[in-house]
Amino acid sequence: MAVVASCAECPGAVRELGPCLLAEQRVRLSGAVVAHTFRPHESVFHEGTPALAVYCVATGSLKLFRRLSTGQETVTGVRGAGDLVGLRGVLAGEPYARTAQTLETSTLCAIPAETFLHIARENAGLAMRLLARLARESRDMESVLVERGHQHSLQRTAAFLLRRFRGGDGEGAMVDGDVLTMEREAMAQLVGSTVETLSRALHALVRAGAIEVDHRRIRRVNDATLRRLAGER
Amino acid sequence: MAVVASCAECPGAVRELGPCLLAEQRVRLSGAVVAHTFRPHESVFHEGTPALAVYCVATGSLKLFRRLSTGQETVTGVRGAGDLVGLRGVLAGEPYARTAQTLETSTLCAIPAETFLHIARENAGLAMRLLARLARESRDMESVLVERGHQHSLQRTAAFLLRRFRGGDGEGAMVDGDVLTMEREAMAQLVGSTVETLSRALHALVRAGAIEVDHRRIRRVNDATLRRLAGER
DNA sequence: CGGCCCTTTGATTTGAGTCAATCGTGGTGG
DNA sequence: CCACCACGATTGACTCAAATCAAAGGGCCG
Repeated sequence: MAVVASCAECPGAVRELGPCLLAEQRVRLSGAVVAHTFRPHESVFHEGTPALAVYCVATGSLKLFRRLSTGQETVTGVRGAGDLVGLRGVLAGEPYARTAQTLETSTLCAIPAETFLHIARENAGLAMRLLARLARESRDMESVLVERGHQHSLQRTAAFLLRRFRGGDGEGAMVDGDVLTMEREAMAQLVGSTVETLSRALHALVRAGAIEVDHRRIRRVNDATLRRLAGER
Repeated sequence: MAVVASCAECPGAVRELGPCLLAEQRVRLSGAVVAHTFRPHESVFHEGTPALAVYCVATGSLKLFRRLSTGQETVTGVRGAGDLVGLRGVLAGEPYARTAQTLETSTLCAIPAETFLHIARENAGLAMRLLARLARESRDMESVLVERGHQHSLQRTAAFLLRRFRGGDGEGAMVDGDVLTMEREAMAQLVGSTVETLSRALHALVRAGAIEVDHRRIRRVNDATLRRLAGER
């Protein structure tokens, strides 16, 4: 993991903010940003605490979740290198609604809320870009949560695997060619299920010939079958 | 229902766009906007169709939902007078993700996507305001959908009633003092359940002494009990 | 080699959806 | 004005997916 010298070199800043920033803003941003490396399963911020900063993911990945009164966690999003985290809280001017926790060792840059809002206000291009991004994130999250409510665990598991195998980029891939390696616990949370149910779903997918499972390594065998079981046609 | 002569008098435009608009923009908006009155249960737009306009609700209310492959509808939001509808689709530059359907007779003004985006781009204050609104809507929707996944129908029903009785404003209230009048079908959709299950939940709430039910009129009797059963403490 | 943790498998429970039948109301037409 | 009809609401019986509870396998590390 390389140390990020300035925002000019950070893949995250480049992807989201970079193309829109004026030279002067770029300098200001670099000056205000604080980089920090988190170990796996460390929290970046907790739901309910004031949204003081937007975080820009330089390397690694995190999950965003809510902890319910019953104690269980509901994952509502995953972010990887180049993504912004904590955006909603800062823009809404309200406390974070979710907790952000690293899935692996990750480096993030904290952009103070003040700085972030200032730059966005001065820069129409950036503001429009953020609007588009927020709109897209919102719709994606909605899709996932609606699916959870109405599709069976087998379908959801298949759909999850497809998403992972396809989108090799961001979102903390953990995909190597046709093999996905992942703890059952983490995977169950992302699918929105339990470890036991997930295990049975994977078994069913193996029986159907869609994948092969060897401990925590899952190999993609037959995409067409996977798609069919995921409900795509 | 009064005919809306111009955006200057429209409660919707005033609430969301008004405070930010320059005089020149206000004129331009009034010129581009098309008002139309929809009857109950009419669709304003369908999921999957290109997002050509943002709609501003002048009077009435609508529900936003997705239709699943199985044919059932999942309501993910409700909008009332003063709200904007179709914002996400236009901002994301993608087709609408949901279908918008009136719950009652409603008047909406269609703002062409072009016009809307132009005005937002020229007006930093408006853009920031939209960012805040989108962030808040996104978080609210997330709350509802997460609740649906992890709370029992009784809790959800109680929480729904509380929300309705409290927020007497927007969202197509249908609340008169302590009495809420609503068809079971519509209510079940908003709670994210079925008519039968909802009926049983209401019955349970009656037994608990939280409410009284007389046909489709529901009277609030004991808020504390309602809150307790909703999971608030 | 032994212990521990992750995973799998099995048995049981349960919440809610579905199907089906009844009830009550409100509206309509005779 | 009353009887009847139709539709929404309620209640009951049944089914089912998935959570939960419980126990047994299998690697991996000390």
